[in-house]
Amino acid sequence: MKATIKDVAHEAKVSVASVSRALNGVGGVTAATEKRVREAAARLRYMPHGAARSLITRRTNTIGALLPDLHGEFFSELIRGIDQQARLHGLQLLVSSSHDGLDDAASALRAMQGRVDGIVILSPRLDARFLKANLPEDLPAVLLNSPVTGAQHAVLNIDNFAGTHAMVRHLLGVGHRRIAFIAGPPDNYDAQQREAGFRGAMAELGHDGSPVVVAGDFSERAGYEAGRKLLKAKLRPQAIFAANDMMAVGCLQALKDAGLDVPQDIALAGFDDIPISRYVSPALSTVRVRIAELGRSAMGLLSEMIARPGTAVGAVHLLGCDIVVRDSCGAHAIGSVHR
Amino acid sequence: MKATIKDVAHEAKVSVASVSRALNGVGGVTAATEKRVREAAARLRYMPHGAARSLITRRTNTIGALLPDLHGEFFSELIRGIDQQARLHGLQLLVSSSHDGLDDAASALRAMQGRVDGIVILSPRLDARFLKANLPEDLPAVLLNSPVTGAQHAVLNIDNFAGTHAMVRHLLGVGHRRIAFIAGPPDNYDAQQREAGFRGAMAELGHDGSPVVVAGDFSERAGYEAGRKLLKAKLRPQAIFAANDMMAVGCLQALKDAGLDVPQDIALAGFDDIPISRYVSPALSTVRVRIAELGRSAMGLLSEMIARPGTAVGAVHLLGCDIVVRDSCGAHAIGSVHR
DNA sequence: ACGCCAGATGTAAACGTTTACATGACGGCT
DNA sequence: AGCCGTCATGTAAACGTTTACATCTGGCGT
Repeated sequence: MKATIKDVAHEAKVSVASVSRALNGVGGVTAATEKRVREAAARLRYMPHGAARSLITRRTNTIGALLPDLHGEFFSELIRGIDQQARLHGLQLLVSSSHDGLDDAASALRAMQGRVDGIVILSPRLDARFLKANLPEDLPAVLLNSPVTGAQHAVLNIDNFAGTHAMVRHLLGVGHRRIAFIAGPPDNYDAQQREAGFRGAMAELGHDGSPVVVAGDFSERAGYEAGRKLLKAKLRPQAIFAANDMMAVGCLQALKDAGLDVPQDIALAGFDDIPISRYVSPALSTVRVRIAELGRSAMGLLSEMIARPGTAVGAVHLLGCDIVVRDSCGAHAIGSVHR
Repeated sequence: MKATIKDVAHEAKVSVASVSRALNGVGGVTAATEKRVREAAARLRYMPHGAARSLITRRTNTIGALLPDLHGEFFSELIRGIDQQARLHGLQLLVSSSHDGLDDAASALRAMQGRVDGIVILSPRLDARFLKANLPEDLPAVLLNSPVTGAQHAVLNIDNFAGTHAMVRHLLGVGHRRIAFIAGPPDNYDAQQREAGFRGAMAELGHDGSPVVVAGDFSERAGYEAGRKLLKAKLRPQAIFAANDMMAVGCLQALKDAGLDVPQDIALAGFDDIPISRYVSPALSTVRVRIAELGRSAMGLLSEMIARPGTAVGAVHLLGCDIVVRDSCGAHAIGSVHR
């Protein structure tokens, strides 16, 4: 059996109250007794029972993270950012990932009840109705990349518009005119924004009123297929902008398989800046999303909400992103070398 | 204020005991009252308080994961595997990553006290003494890639010996004789095993009694430096085997920068099979470690220990790994093409 | 008609903490 | 000398559940 505070009290010959005071350093206790208590606790290997403590203090020092079935770098970077910031505030992290359906998410949410002080939700598929039904309204929550908007929760999104605009501007600046776009899954909020951003930028900056857009789903395979499809067009695009890096990588393979040289024959760009982008050849130009930063910011917002409940944070916050120019977009053919 | 079980009891006009029974489906309650209770609970948006529940049931349905400051794919795959299996058992996951020092780890461990039913620890630096001091002995624990061995906890390791042996055998089989090794950080258990495995395999299978081994630290940069160093030797190795993929990638760059062709002039192999390995050119031959599988197995072991406390699981379990042959080791120069 | 049994329901204790409040001791001030 | 304030310490209530046990109800067998 594990030692409880009572055992320590008995061992140190004081009351449980004094043990609590001594161990929590709240004062109101003699240096001598504090020492006695600490020694007794050490001797018994006493560790306070977290659940019991949170029950009475109504603080768990834990925040929850509700994530969809994510693979790879995005997931780990996000967790990393959240966890870093959480650690800074002395908070732990209760993760629930890989939930696909709404039921999954709902039950994960209930299971977190009473175990977390706040929650970070990344779920492009959850709508306002679901949240209203399953999220206790007094639980601080930060929504990531979510279309939901309401004063209820804070929302933190990637600035997809700024990113696509910057990349389109760059591609045009390098001299490409006919730019094609490979879109992401239609039900994904980021994908929607990136496509809209691309169309907007082309309408605004380009001379092409209705640019070519082919469908995709963020997968490498979809990128490959899209690449083949684009090559079959009568008027081959001068540049291809994929809605994420994975598709750009797939597309790159398609272009190579067709015997084309990138960026000589055709330019290519992606979005996300996953690590792989740096290692394909030619290295992929892309829009950098600082994912860990996204996690950190979310966590920062959340701890703010926890510290000062009732503060309105309903605004939608945007996390900027910048473009990183490597070899695949042809900029270096005319300029400096940059690795 | 959040609704408690008392509120539901009042709303449904029954006692708290009946509410508990109705909601937990343990029987001993009329269908009619169960319905009344469920409706009352739904009306009040009642969700049971996790901490209160675990306090009395002595079950948290949560397992902890204590991880070092890990980047990238390894981290996310591991969590993924653990979480998948945990979900299968209806368990949640309390993550504490990015802790560097021993103090960090110790305080993370205390914070988990009373919040988890078991724990998975990946920490090549923690020794038996630390564990004895900071881990409650009746808390089921699974150690990953740990040199610690004891009946106290289960240990699950990657079979680094089998992996290095297989790769050395393969390289020799392709015809390479002078094989050099880039080692990992000396204080890392996996690194130690891989180096020992390499030396053992060379002594056993090769004709070279004392093969060249240069130092490294698992980083891309260290791989680059090691590559340069190896090229300066009077007798250039025919193949280089890096203790992990990241160093292999760095080394590849060094070889390219020196104007060498891989695998024509020199062969290269890594260890881990991180996603990047497939995307560099030439694609990297490597030893595949099924990381998600590692997480799943650990979690499986753990839930076994939780379900049947007292069962001895002190044995060291090994997770096998197989080699994946791509272009960088020169096998394809003499055989079929394989992507 | 009586008692009994099964099953539904309620009462209250227990889990391990924190903390408001009561108690008691001691020292300094007038 | 008496009083009061300060401060260490103890007692007990509270947090929100689950569950052993007591109580009550109704139906059934004799």
